[in-house]
Amino acid sequence: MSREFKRGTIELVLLTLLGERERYGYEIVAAIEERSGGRLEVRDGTLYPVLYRLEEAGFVAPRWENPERGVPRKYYRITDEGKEEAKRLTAEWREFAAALDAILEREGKR
Amino acid sequence: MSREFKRGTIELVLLTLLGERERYGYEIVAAIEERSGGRLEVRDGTLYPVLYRLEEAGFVAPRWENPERGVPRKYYRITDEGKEEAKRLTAEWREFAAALDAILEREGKR
DNA sequence: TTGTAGTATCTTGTCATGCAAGATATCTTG
DNA sequence: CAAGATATCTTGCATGACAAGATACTACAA
Repeated sequence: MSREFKRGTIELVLLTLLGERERYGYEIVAAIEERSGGRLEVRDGTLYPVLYRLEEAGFVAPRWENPERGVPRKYYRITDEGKEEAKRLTAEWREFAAALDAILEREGKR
Repeated sequence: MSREFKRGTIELVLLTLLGERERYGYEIVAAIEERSGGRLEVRDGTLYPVLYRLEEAGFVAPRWENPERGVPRKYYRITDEGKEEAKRLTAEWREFAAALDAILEREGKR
């Protein structure tokens, strides 16, 4: 899978997944792979910086959880601004995909 | 339109357009904008380097045309390898879009 | 009790690529 | 002749995904 296609879509994916419920980083990596049927992979080294960007932009908010047993987890929840952004990005993505399809279209019709 | 979405798709667009018929750079810029309904824009400063990459990879081949009147144009035609690559990239794109849709899906159902 | 594997977060450096900005040259039109 | 359109090309920059590795704790087996 060409890695370049992913550009800019990871934020959209994260906001979508966090829009459903609170999640922590390691969990998100697995969720992406599972939900995409293994077609989409995001490394954790990629994920965390994206989460920091989203946090800095005010789209998500973190919360540490220190369980009695197990490694501490940093849970992220989406903010209201994050929900707005998710909507905006989703619309933008769909428009882009439609625009690209309009170009590939004739190829598909052959 | 988030510029990042375009990443990696320009080669696919070029190979698709050149797969239809021979075209020159300046013409391609206009074709992309027209075919996408103005939703997709590619600058010529972006286009030419992509064409060189495709040429170097053997996916397209250039031909200069010096008309009696008018600025010289460099026409590109697609090669057999280019057609293969176009098919490959198209399939990859569709798979990627499907994978992303699988993640956005629930959002869309709401 | 040691070592190995799993869970979980984080950082650094690198690479690819789209873009802005500008250069160049020719043709057309007023 | 000037201005704008046509057409190609180059340089430098910013962004972001990734590889690779560091850290640290837990769990389990030998």
